[in-house]
Amino acid sequence: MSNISIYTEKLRESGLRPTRQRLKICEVLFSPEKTFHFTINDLTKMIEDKLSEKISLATVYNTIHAFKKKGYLKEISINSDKSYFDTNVTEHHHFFDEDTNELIDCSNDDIDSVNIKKNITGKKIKSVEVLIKVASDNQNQN
Amino acid sequence: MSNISIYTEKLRESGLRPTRQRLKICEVLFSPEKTFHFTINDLTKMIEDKLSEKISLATVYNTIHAFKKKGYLKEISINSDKSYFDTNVTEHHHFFDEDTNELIDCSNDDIDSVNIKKNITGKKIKSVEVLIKVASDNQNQN
DNA sequence: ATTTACATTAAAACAATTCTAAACTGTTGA
DNA sequence: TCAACAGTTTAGAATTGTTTTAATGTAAAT
Repeated sequence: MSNISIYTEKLRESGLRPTRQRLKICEVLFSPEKTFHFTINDLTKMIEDKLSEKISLATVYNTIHAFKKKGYLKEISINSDKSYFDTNVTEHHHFFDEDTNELIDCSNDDIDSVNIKKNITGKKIKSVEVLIKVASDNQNQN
Repeated sequence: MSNISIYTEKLRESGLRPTRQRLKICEVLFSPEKTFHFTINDLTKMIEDKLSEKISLATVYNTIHAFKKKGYLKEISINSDKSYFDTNVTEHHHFFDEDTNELIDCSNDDIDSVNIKKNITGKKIKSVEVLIKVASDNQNQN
């Protein structure tokens, strides 16, 4: 399955050199049928497991930040010790399961579009994110 | 202005011993007319500046977590290197100014209530947070 | 007063992320 | 084709926010 030339082109268009490492990351991130959520750690493991190739953590961080900047990834607003990213860059929202620390997509059918009536002078809305935290019923009885 | 007895009572009711440190923290957090957002660092500075009293970071962390657990504070979901807290525990949302890293309350008049049609089996919705990221118009031209 | 359980503390430990400086590699253009 | 340059990768160190630890202190119960 050679999406490699596609990724090469995409990277070049973006002003990023198509290095071996970046192509591997593209493959892991953008080949799957379904979009998914990941942390830097997840991604590093995926690369090293599935592609049996070592990659420096710093490279993963650099690349992910570059991809985010280019709009190929979204970072999800959740306060956690780690950052969560999403390969689904369309406007959509999330459930966060506090029991399992799992993110679940909230399709646009599941939520009415958010209507904001206020705007802040001189500022433009960059994104609107809804995070719905859920937990099992008999939880948090502190 | 002695809210001290009030805080003492509130703490005791919550099963928390009204220590000198906790009373100071209550004073800084709950005396102001207006609610506000803060990080642990902000809070520590406020205590040491305004009350000229040293306090251990660990105590601040412990107390803030205890207060959050009791529902006296909310933690705001934002992906940042630090955690942001809010003394306003009513249901409301936020603007986040990416230029200044500042949180701004979004009053309920400014946003329609979010209507979620999906629910996750066996899970209960604990919170719904909307984060509207804004930045100055001529920004992010990568 | 004494005891006990809970709190505070400074410092160490920890985990995610960023930085550094040296080695490496695409790309450009002679 | 190849030299040279700019961008990239790397391991490891540094940094930062947060948590843990173990000793000391203190509120409350007896």
